[in-house]
Amino acid sequence: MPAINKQSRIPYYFQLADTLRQQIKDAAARGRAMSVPSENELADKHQISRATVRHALDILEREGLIYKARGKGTFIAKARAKYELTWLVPTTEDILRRGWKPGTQTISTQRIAPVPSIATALELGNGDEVFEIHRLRTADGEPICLQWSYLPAQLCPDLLEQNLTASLTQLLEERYGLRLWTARSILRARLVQPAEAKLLQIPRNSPVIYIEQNTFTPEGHAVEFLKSVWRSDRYDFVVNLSRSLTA
Amino acid sequence: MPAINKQSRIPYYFQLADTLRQQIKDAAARGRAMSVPSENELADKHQISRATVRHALDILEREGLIYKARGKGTFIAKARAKYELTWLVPTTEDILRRGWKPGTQTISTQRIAPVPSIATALELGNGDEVFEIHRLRTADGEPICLQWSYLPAQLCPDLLEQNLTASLTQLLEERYGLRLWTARSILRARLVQPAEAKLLQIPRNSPVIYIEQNTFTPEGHAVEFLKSVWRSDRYDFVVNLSRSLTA
DNA sequence: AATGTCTACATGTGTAGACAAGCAGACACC
DNA sequence: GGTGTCTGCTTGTCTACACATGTAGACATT
Repeated sequence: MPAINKQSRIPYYFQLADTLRQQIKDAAARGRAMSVPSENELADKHQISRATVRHALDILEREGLIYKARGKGTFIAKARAKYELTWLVPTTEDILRRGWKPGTQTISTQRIAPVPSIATALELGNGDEVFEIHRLRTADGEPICLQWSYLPAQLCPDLLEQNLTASLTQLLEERYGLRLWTARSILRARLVQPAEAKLLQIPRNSPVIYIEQNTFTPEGHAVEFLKSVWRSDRYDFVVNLSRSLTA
Repeated sequence: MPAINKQSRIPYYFQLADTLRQQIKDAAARGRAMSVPSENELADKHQISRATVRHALDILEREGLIYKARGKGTFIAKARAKYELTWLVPTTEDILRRGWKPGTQTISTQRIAPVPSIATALELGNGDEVFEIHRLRTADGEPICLQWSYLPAQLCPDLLEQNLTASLTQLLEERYGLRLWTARSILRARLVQPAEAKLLQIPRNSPVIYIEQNTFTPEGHAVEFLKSVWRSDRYDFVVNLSRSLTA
């Protein structure tokens, strides 16, 4: 069974990466040890060039699934949380991955002139307005976090007429062509405020995680400014880190 | 002035990436707009093949410095905190990058039998012992965080006889050949404990960030388990996120 | 027993060239 | 004016090959 379909318009390197990814996943599920064939073996086996094989392996290495050792070969990294990477993950999807049922309750929406700090964060000029969307996110019915999203009104007209209880990320991409590509988050601990405590259904003076996040398109334009307050008794933040590849 | 030194044993693609990185940084500092020449131009100019140019540009793209548009060209991403990436950064280095003077105060060290959770995290068997290193880290003389490091005694004999006020990461790499390659952190907010508050010089009941971090070698072996408690009034956590490349 | 050398094989780096596919501007045509 | 089409640029994918460099084992030498 040739894993590479040469008729497909999907690039060979992508097909190969996908095939190997699946094999690694399956092997891990069965508890079997599986090694990665050498680059030449893979090239011979699938009748593609070694450069193409290396392209596929590059991708898997970046994902942390494999590692290479010069002179020795390519090996499967020990099974970790490899499939939960440090990528930009929409809240809805993140809750789903943790095996919970996501829910959303819209608390308020309005079109306003932004305060200076938010105008700066969104690179807006005088007179530009923003939508503020204040929502409560739940997992299995239990409150998880409060979010305040700020989006330039110009970029997404009619946003407030849309269904805001579904994934905002998906809505922005599909209706407005806004691809959320990179983000920069600042994170700190603080005490919950009384009004927040009530909505989150936690005691007063509970510690919470407070996050401010700027999100950008591939071209580097600011799309969203997001403030959020997270319960810390129910929700841990997991970060996977790696050494710089260029160091 | 040819940017590529063909006599050097440093790979061309690495030299080119470094040159471009510097040019982008300089241009940003001067507030100038600078575009990236086409791949063929770069290949001609430096007398190297297009494949090598692409290798260099790949690296810069992964770092978020540039982005490519098929049919149009390669462009510089808007200036962000591009140089503070989401990599695994040792505490000492992180404090330096923020422009502070790092300091370390060793509170206690001991060789102990680990509690089960730590033994599991470090993949230890019965009878294996660990070093516990409890330190207070400071920036510009002010307490920043408390750390408890746990390391398998087998991997780094004589560790407690070394100078522990310098960078532990550097010590592990240079003396014991242990390369800290990937890490998985779990992060939550909690209230500071009285003893911790005293050491950190913050009020009782202050919220703090609590982190547990597992660190691994490239082969996926556990090297270090680190618990830490961070002041949240002085230290923000910054995370840069990006979309998966394969999505 | 320790050391050096050779060999086979692995990944790392680099070349030259080919064709595909997306974009934008010029241009002719209706 | 509006619409296609052509052309020349860009990046994307892929091949076939060459040589460098690191690893490990077999083997001979000391």
